[in-house]
Amino acid sequence: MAKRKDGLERKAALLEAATQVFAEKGFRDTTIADICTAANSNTASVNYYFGSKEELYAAVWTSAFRNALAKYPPDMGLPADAGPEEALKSFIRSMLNKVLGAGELGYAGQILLMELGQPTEALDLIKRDAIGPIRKRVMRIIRQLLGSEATDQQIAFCAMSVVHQCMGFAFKKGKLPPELVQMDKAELIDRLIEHITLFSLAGITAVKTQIEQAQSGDERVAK
Amino acid sequence: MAKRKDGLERKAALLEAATQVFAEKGFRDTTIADICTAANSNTASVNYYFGSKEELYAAVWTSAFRNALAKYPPDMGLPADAGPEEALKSFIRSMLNKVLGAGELGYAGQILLMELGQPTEALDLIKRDAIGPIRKRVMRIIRQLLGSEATDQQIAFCAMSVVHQCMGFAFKKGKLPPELVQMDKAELIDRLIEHITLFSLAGITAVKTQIEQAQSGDERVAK
Amino acid sequence: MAKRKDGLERKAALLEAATQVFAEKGFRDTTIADICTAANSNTASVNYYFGSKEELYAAVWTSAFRNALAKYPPDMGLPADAGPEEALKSFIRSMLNKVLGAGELGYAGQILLMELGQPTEALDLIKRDAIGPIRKRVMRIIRQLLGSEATDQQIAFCAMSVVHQCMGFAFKKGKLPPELVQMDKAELIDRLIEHITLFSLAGITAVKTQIEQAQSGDERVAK
Amino acid sequence: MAKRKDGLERKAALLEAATQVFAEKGFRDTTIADICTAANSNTASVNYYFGSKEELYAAVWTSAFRNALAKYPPDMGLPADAGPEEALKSFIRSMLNKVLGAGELGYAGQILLMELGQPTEALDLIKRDAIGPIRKRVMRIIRQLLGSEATDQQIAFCAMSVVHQCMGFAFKKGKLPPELVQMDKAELIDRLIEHITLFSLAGITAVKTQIEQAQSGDERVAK
DNA sequence: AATGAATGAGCCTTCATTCAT
DNA sequence: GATGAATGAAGGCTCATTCAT
Repeated sequence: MAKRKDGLERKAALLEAATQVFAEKGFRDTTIADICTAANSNTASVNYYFGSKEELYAAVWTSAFRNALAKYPPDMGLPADAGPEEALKSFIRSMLNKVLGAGELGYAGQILLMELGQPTEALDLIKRDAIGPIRKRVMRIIRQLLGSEATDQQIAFCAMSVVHQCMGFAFKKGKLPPELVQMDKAELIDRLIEHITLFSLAGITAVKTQIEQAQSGDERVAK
Repeated sequence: MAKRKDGLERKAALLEAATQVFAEKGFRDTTIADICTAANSNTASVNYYFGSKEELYAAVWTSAFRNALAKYPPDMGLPADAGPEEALKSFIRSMLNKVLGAGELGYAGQILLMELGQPTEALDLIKRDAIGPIRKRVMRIIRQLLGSEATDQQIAFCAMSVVHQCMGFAFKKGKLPPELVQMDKAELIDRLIEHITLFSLAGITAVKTQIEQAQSGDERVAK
Repeated sequence: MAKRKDGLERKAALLEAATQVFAEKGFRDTTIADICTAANSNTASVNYYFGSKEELYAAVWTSAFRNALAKYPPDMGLPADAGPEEALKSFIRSMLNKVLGAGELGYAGQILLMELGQPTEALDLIKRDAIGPIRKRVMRIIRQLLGSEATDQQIAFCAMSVVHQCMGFAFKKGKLPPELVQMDKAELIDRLIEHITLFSLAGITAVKTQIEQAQSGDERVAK
Repeated sequence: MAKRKDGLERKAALLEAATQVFAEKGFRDTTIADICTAANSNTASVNYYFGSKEELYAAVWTSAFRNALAKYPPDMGLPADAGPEEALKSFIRSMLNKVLGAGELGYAGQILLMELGQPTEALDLIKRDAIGPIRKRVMRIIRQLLGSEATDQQIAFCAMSVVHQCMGFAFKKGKLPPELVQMDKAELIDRLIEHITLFSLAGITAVKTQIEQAQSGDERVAK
């Protein structure tokens, strides 16, 4: 369409098209021709702008993740003095929006999921950088909730319980179970936030109780 | 029972080799040559015995899932008169073993995960058939735990919380977080069963409490 | 044409076609399609039989050189008790035939010449192996002719004079100067053998004389 | 004489860069991007200034040869009354310098050699024009040395012996045989001039003697 | 029945060239 | 006049599949 702009427009169009196509078909099943057709460009343009199919993929991933993070930060709308319960809810809100969120950002979830199944060597670094801070945040929140007596393993288990509940929704839209398909997506996300927060806080509390019981048991034994 | 290398034995060898290679590299990155080499067979054998690469993939998936189901049925070691709490624990044990379990059956988890990311059209039917009964079972268990007042959506949400906690572990070994990598896998599974059961029962109870409160609130309003 | 033989026939046909086309157009300007068309084969066959274009090139080179060496060994028709003059003539005959010789073997010369201009990395070893023995032989013959007082450098210079006289003829047929184009090739080769032998023996003798004079001068000085 | 970077200067820079790169990598392996990068120019400049890659190549060849001819003319430093022996030595000096000479002019030899291996149709004319005078000169010198009884073919053979001895050295530096690599290039050229002159004069004399003997034999037969 | 030989379709990439500015 | 942007054409290579035996 637009021609001779300054090269950035074409590049952006390719990136957007690639994000969609990669999310739909995955890395291997996507051909450069697919992307270029979708972007109304020619088959040489991907290599011209990005160097190679792999580098385009890396660019897509980086961009998708950064966009998602910018739009749905883990402390989304969280007051500074909020307690860990509120922080957890914010975290869950952020994750669910990343995974199920509207528009192009929703692709991040799909791409992430695909990467889990068929990791692309070149992206390990990117993922580590992107996932690291998120992981740290949830660990810290849960540590606050569990108390100082919790072991790293117990924290890790709880973190997984929370994260997996959210990540598991990184499905294609059409694949939701029959009870949920007919819901509006925004409403679905809101309800899921409430559910997962309730469910998880209860779970974490149960783990905390177990820790305390074990400890008081130990103390009694120690006497 | 004849022990000569007849057609069926070849076919089985191909199926086994394909299961491994597909689980390692995914559908696209696996070549027929890879599989045939691993099975000490010739390049034409896949098409000869299975018709095509895709049909072989379907066969692998079916077989892997059926094997996993046979080895780790959802009511694994469950007494007939057990309560829903016991049933839930059995269900969790079954899922975790499918996903993280030892030997060839562990492949089911990897393949399943890959399928989530890049669903193969032809396999939708197989998965629906395989997943249907499992889904029904967990729904029934949770309905028992939540009580008759729970809506389908509430049950579905809780089911997801449980299932996703298990499915999320369908990672490659090397990708586990640092807190867990050094654990023996059998021990890891055992601990996870305990954790997820504890966590989920607490969560489900919280949901049940909420339902009851809402209901008593309604009643009060009705007065 | 011939199909389903045993794979070797096709391979040989490709090798022959490749020898011609590479000799005509050089490595870079030759496309796999060119070769396959010339061999009545399909574009995938080169990779099927040889692995890559480069490996085919290496095979062509090896084969061409081995054939030339087998057909025109450096001691072609040389009696055991022949003197170094006869040996030199045999050597020259062998080189000229390799470079200008009839049939497919003549390609060796062209390919060699092209390699001189645009060396292909992968072939260095092959060339070293092939050229080494030839070089040793001519050095030995010339050492005999020059006498024991000759330095390595003097021998190397004379060897170059002989070899370059022969190698220089590695032209395309149509490129011979007007005085020689109309000659029958076999006769041309015969005459060139006589000429280069006469010319070179005289040159070598002159170098020898120079060495002797220098030496006697040295002796006189020493007195 | 204006010093601003106008069109001609750009063009000259491209020509110089192209001469180097073509000499290093040959026509096919050189990309227009290579040349433009080396000349600090843009990718369109080659086509803009020279029309096409091929035309640039022709320009490079013409320029390189003309430069070499200007710097090392065949009668380099030759007194007007010099005999044919001196003339031959000058000719050899000129050729060796063209082929092995220092600086950019040495490229002529490499390019020439590459052209021998992979002649470019479009350049045939240029080469014929450039080579014609040189060829005439060496033929005339040798005719003087051989005497009036020599046939054109005998002269052509001797000319080839001389020219090929020089042209054969058109190798890359790193490819010289072990006896010569350690020498300083200027010294190597000087020694080669002496060697080839000595060697060739002796060879030519031998041919002359043969002619005279054959003639006296003929005369005797005629009696 | 079973297999090695052979192939056609398609993919990623390169690059000389053209175009709009 | 001069240049960065953009592209069409083609090349090497892979691989699932077919074919002759």
